[in-house]
Amino acid sequence: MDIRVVIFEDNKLVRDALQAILAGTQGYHCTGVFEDGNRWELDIKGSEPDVVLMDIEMPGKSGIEIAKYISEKYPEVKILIQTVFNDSEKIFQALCAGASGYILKNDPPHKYLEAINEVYNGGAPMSSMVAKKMLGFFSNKNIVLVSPNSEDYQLSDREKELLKLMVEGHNYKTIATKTFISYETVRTHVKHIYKKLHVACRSEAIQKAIQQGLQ
Amino acid sequence: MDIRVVIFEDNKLVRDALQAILAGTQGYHCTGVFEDGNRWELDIKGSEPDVVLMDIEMPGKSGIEIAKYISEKYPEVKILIQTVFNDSEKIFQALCAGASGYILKNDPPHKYLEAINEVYNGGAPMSSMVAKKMLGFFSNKNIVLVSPNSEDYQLSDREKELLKLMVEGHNYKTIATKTFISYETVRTHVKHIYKKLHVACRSEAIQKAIQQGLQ
DNA sequence: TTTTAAAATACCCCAATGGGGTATTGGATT
DNA sequence: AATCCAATACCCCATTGGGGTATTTTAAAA
Repeated sequence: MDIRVVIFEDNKLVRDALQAILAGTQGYHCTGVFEDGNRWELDIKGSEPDVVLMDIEMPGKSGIEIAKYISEKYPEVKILIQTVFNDSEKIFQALCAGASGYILKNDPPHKYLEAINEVYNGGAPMSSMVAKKMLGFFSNKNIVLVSPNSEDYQLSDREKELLKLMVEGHNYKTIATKTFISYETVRTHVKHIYKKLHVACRSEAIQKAIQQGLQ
Repeated sequence: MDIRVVIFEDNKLVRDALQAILAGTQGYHCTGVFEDGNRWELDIKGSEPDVVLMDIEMPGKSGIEIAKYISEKYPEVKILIQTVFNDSEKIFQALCAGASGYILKNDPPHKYLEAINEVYNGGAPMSSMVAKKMLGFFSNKNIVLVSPNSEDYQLSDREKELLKLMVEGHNYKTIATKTFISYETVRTHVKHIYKKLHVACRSEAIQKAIQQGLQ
């Protein structure tokens, strides 16, 4: 059975080259080629890939985002991210995108095929340069990870609105002015927000809001 | 020129085996074998390694700690961490320890030699299993916070003491009682702490203190 | 050695914040 | 009809944070 491969790649030359390689190799079957991820859900549904070859530098939605969406909605689909990895910051984001493997853009075709085969069989191919960059990014850094428990704090719309204003740095008085309610009402809402978020002060609430993406 | 290799490994059998392999292979020279990291600084100074082969499961100080110390004090020394990686939590710590590569304990000898050679030449060997575990640790975690900086906030001893009491949950009054100084003096110190830490409230200061390990 | 800088101590004022209440009103659910 | 909840609003008071000023001691620099 052939490995069904889908390509997301904005550069037409690279796209065509990859498609040609897959077409010319036994065991691989390219079921879709897309130049951006704007219709990713339709694209995935229509092409039913085993492996997605994802470029992370694309116009519009970045490949990292698309990879995240795909791995959340279709966890059985393996994602192989290809990148130039010159930006050290992107490494970290890419790591969190839920990809199964990473490959360098200037790796030779046979490396691509190997990597596709490896992720398909449950492996985690990672070219040596990627591993090196990754280690460099983490070395001696004392990083603190915050994984979002994705709790539902059941904030009302009004509470979310006020929390957003707090995140933006406004104090009670200006929030009151902006929302056309009294200072005391703002305080009442904030108290409720704190209780629901299980926090005891402004900055904790703000951090939780940002981490959970409650903005 | 031979690659100077130093071994940290608590298991005598493994230790001797590794030493024997290195002794029997051209291009490698084992300049030190140690069963724990208690005298790591002396050990490193005396053996002048190019590459350190570090076991992370050791009695006393863990290999992760030792790796951190070595990579901070002797950044030119490459560190190759060997592990069984059954504990998913350790992956992250190991990542931050500043190692140049990771190898599995049940990898065959020739893999060890390859990996040593690779780190010596600036590479980042990482066995496929390690890469897989690593990716699994990060995948779909939506990790947000990366606060390294390890800045030196230049807190005085007294300020560190008061910050610790704040971390422990005491308020100004009890801190004043505990330290035999006045309430107002506690407040003065706290103000200074906030300025030095670049924070605006208690909980931010506490978080920063914990993250930076200022306790 | 004098000067300067800092750390540690202490107090002032006042605004902002947090926690505890109570209360009314208007929808939504039961 | 009764009940619950969100949104509104006010009360009191303790705690916290930011802005000062000031003295003493100790350490470093000129």
